[in-house]
Amino acid sequence: MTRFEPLPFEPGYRRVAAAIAARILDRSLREGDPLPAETELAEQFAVNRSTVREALRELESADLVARRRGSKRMVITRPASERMAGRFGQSLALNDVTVREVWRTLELIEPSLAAEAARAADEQAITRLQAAVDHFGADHADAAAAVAGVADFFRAVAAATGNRVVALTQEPLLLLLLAGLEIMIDQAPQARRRIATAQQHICAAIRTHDADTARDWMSRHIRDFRRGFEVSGIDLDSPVAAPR
Amino acid sequence: MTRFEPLPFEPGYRRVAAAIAARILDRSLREGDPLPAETELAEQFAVNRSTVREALRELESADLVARRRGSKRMVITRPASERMAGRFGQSLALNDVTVREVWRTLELIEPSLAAEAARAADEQAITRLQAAVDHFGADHADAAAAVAGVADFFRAVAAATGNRVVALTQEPLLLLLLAGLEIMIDQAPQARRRIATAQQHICAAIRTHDADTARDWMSRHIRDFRRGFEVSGIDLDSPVAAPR
DNA sequence: CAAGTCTGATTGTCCGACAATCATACTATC
DNA sequence: GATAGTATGATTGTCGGACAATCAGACTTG
Repeated sequence: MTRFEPLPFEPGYRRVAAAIAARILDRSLREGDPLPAETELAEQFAVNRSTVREALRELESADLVARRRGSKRMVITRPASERMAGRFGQSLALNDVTVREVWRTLELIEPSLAAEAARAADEQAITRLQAAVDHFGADHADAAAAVAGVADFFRAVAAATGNRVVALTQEPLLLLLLAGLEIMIDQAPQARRRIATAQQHICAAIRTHDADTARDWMSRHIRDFRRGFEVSGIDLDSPVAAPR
Repeated sequence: MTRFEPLPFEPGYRRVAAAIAARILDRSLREGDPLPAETELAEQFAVNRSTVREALRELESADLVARRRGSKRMVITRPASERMAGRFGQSLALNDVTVREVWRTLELIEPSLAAEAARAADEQAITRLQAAVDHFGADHADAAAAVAGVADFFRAVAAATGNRVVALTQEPLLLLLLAGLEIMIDQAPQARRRIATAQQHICAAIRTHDADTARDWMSRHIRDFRRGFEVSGIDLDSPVAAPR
């Protein structure tokens, strides 16, 4: 028996959005370029302004266009990867990804990442990294501040690779880890000290461009997080909390 | 001098969208739940239907609501992480990330990932992996088909880890790599054969749960991609093409 | 029970409207 | 000449109403 595909029907607002998005993605519309006014877009596409507006909301949500603060004109923007990383993390959480999966993924990639940082770190990156370590060393009463400190450290390590893709790939995982960490860090009393120790070793290894040591200590560091989770009674197979 | 923050002003369509999104993120609206009709939402929020529609387009674009095919009613959905991964990759590309950065990141994480696959792969995963390898082995005249085959292979490896986070973390990188690969694979005539060989070795190592060999061959495999890029005259420091 | 018919609800799109705000040019003031 | 005030037109956010196309469900008929 012959099977037929369902007839594709795209409503106008989506076709308009797709048409504009295509022009942005192929870069014939570039960042900062102002978008024509809604009435003019409506004329050009030969649709009603309402339809154009719905399309614009779609693009706005995809972060392909935005309005300068306190301005009316929309301009083309390149979607901030940090924001997309956040959304990506959020979607992972909503799909009931478990703490174990996140943790295990970090265990797989972070050591390589630390090793790369040791190879590539320049003076400035090391300074930033050291600052993050020092800042964490000063003890934080506040769990939220401590968690932010952990995030800072990981971001500084990733930044030391000089590779934006590395840093951004890590970002969603970090967001998911941190949500659980905020619970854990107060339950496991030695957590702060153990984290600080690991950070110092990793930082020292990166400073001396000792990739292997950086890898080892990062490996240990991540493994330690699992212990922390277990000690504080978090079920590794429970879904992670959605960030923010 | 005292500084003032700009007065926050949120248009109605955004506040409506945020209100609905919040109910989805805290899971008081759950997947599959039907959304009230537009007119009813307009009544409840005490705004015009046009305003509601703009809010819906925003949610639709964030993949928090969707329409069942051939149906009118909107239902709550959990954002498909695959789609978010695509958006994430897109945003990386629009931020002028270079081929080198993507490639280097893959070089850092894929070997660990292959090793994990070798540890965790079950019978079913191996079957799927073998199928991907066999399918690629049958030569593809079409560059697009060959590229799809490469993607299939990497996805099968990631799936073999049994860890969704691993698979999804890899996804944006894969999309960015593939865009360049489609150019490369026709320029470098031995590319197909070299890829096939590497796939076979990796697959065999995973099948025998030989993590070290899997890691090594994957490492070689990724390094080979760089050679392919160089041979085919792609500048590693040029920005990657935006996927799709 | 399957196929046809009817009816109301809902969506996609359009039109027209208006207040609030923004961009800009022009004018007055010191 | 720089600054503050004023006038003008363009643009956005929101509203109300409208209508054809389609969907969901009830009802009828064979």
